[in-house]
Amino acid sequence: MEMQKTYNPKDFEDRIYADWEGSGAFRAEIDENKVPFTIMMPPPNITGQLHMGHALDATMQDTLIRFKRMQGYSALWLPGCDHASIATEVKIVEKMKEDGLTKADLGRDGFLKRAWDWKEQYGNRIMLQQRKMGTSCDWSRQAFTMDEKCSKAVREVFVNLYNKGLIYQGDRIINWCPCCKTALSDAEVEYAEENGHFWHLRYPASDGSCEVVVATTRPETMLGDTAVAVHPDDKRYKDLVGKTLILPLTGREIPVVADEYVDPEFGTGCVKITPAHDPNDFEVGRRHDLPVIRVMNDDGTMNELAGAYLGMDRYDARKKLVADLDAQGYLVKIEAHTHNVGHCYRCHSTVEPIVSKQWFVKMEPLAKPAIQAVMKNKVKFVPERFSKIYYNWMENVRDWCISRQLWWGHRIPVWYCSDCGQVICSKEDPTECTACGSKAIRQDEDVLDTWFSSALWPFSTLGYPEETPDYKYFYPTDVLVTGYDIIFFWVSRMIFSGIEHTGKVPFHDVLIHGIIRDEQGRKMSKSLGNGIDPLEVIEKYGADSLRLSLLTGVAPGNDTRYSDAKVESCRNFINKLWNATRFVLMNAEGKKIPAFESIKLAPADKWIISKLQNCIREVTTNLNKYELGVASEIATDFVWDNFCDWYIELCKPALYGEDETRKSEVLSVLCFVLENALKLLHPFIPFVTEEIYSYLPQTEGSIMTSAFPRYNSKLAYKKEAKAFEGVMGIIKAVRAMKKDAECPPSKKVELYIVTDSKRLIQLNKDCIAKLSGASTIKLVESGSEVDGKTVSSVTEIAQIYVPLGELVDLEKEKARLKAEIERIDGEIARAQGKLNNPNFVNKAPKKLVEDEQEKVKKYQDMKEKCVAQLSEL
RNA sequence: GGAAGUUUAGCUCAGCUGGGAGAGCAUCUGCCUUACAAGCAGAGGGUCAUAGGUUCGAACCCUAUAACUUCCACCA
Repeated sequence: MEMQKTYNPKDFEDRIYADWEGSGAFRAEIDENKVPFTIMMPPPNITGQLHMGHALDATMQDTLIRFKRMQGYSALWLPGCDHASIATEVKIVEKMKEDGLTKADLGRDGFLKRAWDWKEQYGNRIMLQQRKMGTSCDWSRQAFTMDEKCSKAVREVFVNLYNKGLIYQGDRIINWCPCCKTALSDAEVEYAEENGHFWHLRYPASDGSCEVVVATTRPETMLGDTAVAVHPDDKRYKDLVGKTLILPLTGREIPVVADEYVDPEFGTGCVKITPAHDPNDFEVGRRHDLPVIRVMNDDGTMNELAGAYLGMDRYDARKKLVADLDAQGYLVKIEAHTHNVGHCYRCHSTVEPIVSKQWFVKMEPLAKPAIQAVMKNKVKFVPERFSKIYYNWMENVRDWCISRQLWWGHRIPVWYCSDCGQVICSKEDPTECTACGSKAIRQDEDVLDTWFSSALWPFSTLGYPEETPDYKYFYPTDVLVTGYDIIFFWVSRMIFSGIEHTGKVPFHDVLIHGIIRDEQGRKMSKSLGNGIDPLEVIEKYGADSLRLSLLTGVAPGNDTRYSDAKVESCRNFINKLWNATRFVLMNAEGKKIPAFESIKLAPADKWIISKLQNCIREVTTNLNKYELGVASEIATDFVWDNFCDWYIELCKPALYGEDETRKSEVLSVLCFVLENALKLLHPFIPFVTEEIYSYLPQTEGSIMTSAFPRYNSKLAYKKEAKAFEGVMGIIKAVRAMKKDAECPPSKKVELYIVTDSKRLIQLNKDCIAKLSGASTIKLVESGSEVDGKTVSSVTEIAQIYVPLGELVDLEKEKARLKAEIERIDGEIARAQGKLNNPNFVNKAPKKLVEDEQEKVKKYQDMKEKCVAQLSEL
């Protein structure tokens, strides 16, 4: 089959993916003769479509899993989606609004039906997008956080935690989103600086003896004040403690209490205490046994305890209330004040800290072993610095609010008996009260935080709590690949959940990557409209180019910028690879190619094979270290620089020559190196390497299931490669000389070479001539044997003279030689300087000292030759 | 208020456990050399943020400083 002149990914990417999938090669088999290697795909939310972050995530994981699969591991990459409780529900409600519908109109069942339809539609879309990226995941094991398997694990875990007393229900201050009308966990609140106000209010003493001034950023909450607190050591207010104040507008009497929480330096040193609407006040209230008066409804309007403000929105109430306070003389002043305000991470409304009855996970007993696991290296963060961020969070974590007042999600497996009040927490749906046998039981209305189920992902997807073959073979998983933005939400919760429920850490390594920014370094976001759709990039450049561009030159954990230029240069590389293959195939056509193992190798062959071995070793070690960017760079550099720009050119004299044996040997090496290079590149650019692989005469089957190249020390040829670089040095020198003399590259010149490496030059005469544009090469004993005006140059292994007649400019020649001598002098001075330092000679490694000594010798030799050449002029 | 990161060529970034500063893009010069102009050859360009320190030797380790970015935190 004829290859097209240029690389055109559209011709084959879809076909190849279909072939892979059809072949069943993505499926991981339980094979006791193999070592398992497992990656759990961070399940994308079913809310939307793939963005660049997913593309990066997928590329990194796919690269690793393909590498391991080729190395002979039983490689499982398990895909799936997350139901994304609140995020999805918000989207569905928005969509319903367009149709003029509300949740209440549909009822719980009707709403859930819509949600499942949504899941079907968007879940499928995501899977199509992942296929476009080339993801080699095991679709047969695909999971969904709300499927039967995962739901069963959720039940199991909830009930176990409940029975251990690690899940409890209670009235606590939680973050309430009045828009989504649900509680949120601490992690789900995003704080942003806002310009607000400080309202200073006057609260008179009941006995009329005095008054205090308190300040607040949320004046409407004063309706729920149940005390004013001062610091116990604050002399100013010593007499006030124990007295009561009249709460303005309400006339309610509230006590003055003394509490350490108050900072006497801040403001007036008096704090209004609103236990129902502030976490600190709640704690103060508990210490002093204060009543909790909640004045706000779930939707952010004021309730009946707000008196005259009943039914008003919180901000309208605020305005009216401030006006009223002012009118009655209670408002002292208003100060400008910037402060941190919490917002819902899904709908961005301002959250209200509010007292509410919710379910919580007790974190302290879970956090401790999770911290230990990282400290003892059972889980390693890559890069390591992220473990600090993890510790910082884990050590200060508060109890986790897991109930959500939503419908889309895992319903809390708790039932209440209407007759006896019994609370039943059960893995199976109960039909009657376990205490009184009454049939009048009803399930808790709430669902669980979406991260409650995600936290179980590494094992729920494998069948936990059943000891399934999958679970036994593939768990614990090996590496988790994800962005630093969800370390708290997800990574830490998986770690403590894994330890608690399976007794094992869920993965050994956590490979953290950064986010993809736009060309100007801004975060990609919907509001800025600067997001880039991976599918559009794939459409334009192909999936391989996108993949390579996302990996190359990126260090783990660092953010990276997307740019078309980068993708384009990766596309260019692939085109280069494509054409190199075309070159090899054109020359190989119709020829018998001997097995690589059976042929005699020329110096250039040994050089490229040596470079290949080096490349194999470097790519492998860097992939094992998760240095994907370094690994891809090494592989692409090898192909472009060593293989294409040098070796292929070096092969041309033989390929265009008469010696059929040599011709077939060269082809054998070309095919061998190309095949290995393709395999090294396959994890990064799977499509094109698969396509090209199929064209190679000596290959069969899929490259995906072929063996990853292994370093072979017998093929390292270190000495030979080093020697051959002397030949390359001559070629480079001649090219530079011609350029310098403004001799057109196409003009053939005569080379006269003085060298000790006569045999090496003889062996590579044709190559030198071809690559440097020479007609003849003559070995001479000295430059004086060369007639006419010449340009000359000194390399590490030779002195070169090129008679260029009229093109030779003597003055320029002299200047060039002088400059060269100056450069060499610099080198000698540098090396000699080191060697003159006794501390260096005594303390530095021997090898290093020897190297420097050798360099001095080499440069002195070169200098002598330059000086001689200069005097010849 | 705590913590982390970044600072290297005009731009975007690599530089792994300290041992002669790299790539891509851009720029300049010359080439359509029959695999590739999505290319080839040659070249220029850096006080590795600043100031100290450790070391025979520092882009790399330590201490300060500056600028930018991000995360966390209960200041009413």
